[in-house]
Amino acid sequence: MHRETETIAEQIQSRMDGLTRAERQLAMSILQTYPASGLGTLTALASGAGVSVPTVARMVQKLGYKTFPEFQASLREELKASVKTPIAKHETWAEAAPQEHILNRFTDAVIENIRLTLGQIDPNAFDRACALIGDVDRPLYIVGGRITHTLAEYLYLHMQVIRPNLTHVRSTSNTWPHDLLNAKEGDVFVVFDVRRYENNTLKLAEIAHGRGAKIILVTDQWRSPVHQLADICLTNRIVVPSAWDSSATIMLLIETMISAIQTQNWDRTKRRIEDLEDMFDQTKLFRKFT
Amino acid sequence: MHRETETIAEQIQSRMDGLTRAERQLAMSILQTYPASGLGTLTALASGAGVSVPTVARMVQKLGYKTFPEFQASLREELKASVKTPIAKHETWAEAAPQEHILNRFTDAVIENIRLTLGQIDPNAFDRACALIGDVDRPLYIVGGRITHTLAEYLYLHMQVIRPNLTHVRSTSNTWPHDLLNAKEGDVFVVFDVRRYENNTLKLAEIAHGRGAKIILVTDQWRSPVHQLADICLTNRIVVPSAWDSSATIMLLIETMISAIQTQNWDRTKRRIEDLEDMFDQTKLFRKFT
DNA sequence: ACAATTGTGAAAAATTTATCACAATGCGAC
DNA sequence: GTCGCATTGTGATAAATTTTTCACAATTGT
Repeated sequence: MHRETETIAEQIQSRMDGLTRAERQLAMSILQTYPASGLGTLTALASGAGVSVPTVARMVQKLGYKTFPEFQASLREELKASVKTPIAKHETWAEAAPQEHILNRFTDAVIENIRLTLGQIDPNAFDRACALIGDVDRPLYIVGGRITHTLAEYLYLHMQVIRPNLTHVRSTSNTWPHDLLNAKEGDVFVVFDVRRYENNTLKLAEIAHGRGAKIILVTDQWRSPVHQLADICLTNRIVVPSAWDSSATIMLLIETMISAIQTQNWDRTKRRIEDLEDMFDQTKLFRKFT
Repeated sequence: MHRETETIAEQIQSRMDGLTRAERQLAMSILQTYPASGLGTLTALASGAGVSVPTVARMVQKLGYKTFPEFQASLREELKASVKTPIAKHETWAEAAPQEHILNRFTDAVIENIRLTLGQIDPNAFDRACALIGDVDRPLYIVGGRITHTLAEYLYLHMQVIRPNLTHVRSTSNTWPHDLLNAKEGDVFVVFDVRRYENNTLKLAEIAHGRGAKIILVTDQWRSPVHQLADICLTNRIVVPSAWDSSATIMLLIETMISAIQTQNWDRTKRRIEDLEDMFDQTKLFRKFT
């Protein structure tokens, strides 16, 4: 029994950065339906991942296994170790609608995205990101692109209540260089960039990086080129039955971060919320309870 | 040979009585560490169960599989399906983090919100809403408030690709009356209003309603006062362990609508996407490939 | 244009599977 | 006890499949 604590999935994930394109493709495929996909034949795994047979063979050896069957044996050991209970049936989400209704199909996809995203996120990276974003001594810049600026703004609006000294930058606006005038070493940039990755966002990140700022990147599974500059990279699954990608998982991640940061700095946050309420009362922006 | 409902384990158990000594021994061994033990080699399974190779081969055929690999393939399919059942199996979402970590607690809450929201949504109302929003003959107004304008804009940006003749209105801007100058009977308003409900949004909805426009309201479980004016009301669960409410469910709903509408009008949408791609190419806004 | 990566097609090696005839075993009936 | 019968194991072997490894071509990124 070689590996006491680390599962093969974790082992693959931790090596993900050092992998090349085809290897990463293969890794993704293995993790996608783990561990079932790894328990078929080598050939099936290769074609399922869309890579060649030698690529699989090479990868398996890179992972430290002498042969593919040996690799499979490890997978089976892991599977054996996990105490398995009978499988509950899949439930329909909108029970009033048939399984094939888009409401159910789309929700299925999003839940699956959430599962995969959370499954591969590093809690330490997440915690570090929250600590950086919640650090009032570091000016905060939140950057989004053509679509993602809506997500960026969502984060911005909430962070605005939690802490001072932050800026919402739209990389699609040609005025963003002005926003970076004061950016300096140690500042924190939260950058949203999902496909199709935007040139402006990359350039902005390069400048920020050049000035020594910390970059936290929120991207998709194919990872924006910004990730090479990023200190922390949070990747999301975004594939759904639609012509566009889904931001629901990213929204979940953003809100979880807000929740975590607000808890870190609860005293200050609470005071600021109270002040805000007072001002709202005076402006009569909201209705009094109904 | 596909069994829709019965797992192989159940199938074996139901046959247990009619089995002979060696077969029962084998069956027990398979069920003992199911399904891992069945995914090794035939020989290993035989010796692990303490029976001979031909016994295993005979048994597999008795179960209705032509070959042993075929039997294994079925086991793998089952395994694959069990991993895809997220609710049942996953006690924790981010397995690398403890159950009490905010990543897991928050995700639990959001999944529960999704379940409740989808459970009470009326698919017909949803379909009618999609039909109205996708109807190009009806000018479309998308309205959001202080926070929700980010969601409104997200919907707006995607609808913009699908159809012409739409407007994004921010009820917090004091210029919104200008946007309503042309609003007339039969126009469609999608109004986002979650607590705390905003006076401006209500006033805006009242004016739109007074002019005979259709109002589709996206709100929370306590329902914005706008619901009295709304033709269709889509309510979401939004409670999470945070000082703020969650928009993740609303995001899911929006994206599902986009997907449904895009499918309704696929021909036109496809053309518009292609045109858009051309223009992007010319402006070099996005990176080529990867 | 170069270097690194990846794919192709093939063939050899290794393993696994399927099946055979026959021997051994167990078990109930007489 | 032993006969008859069904079940199971043995050991061997052929067939089928899978794995491993080539050399070289194609592709990709720099």
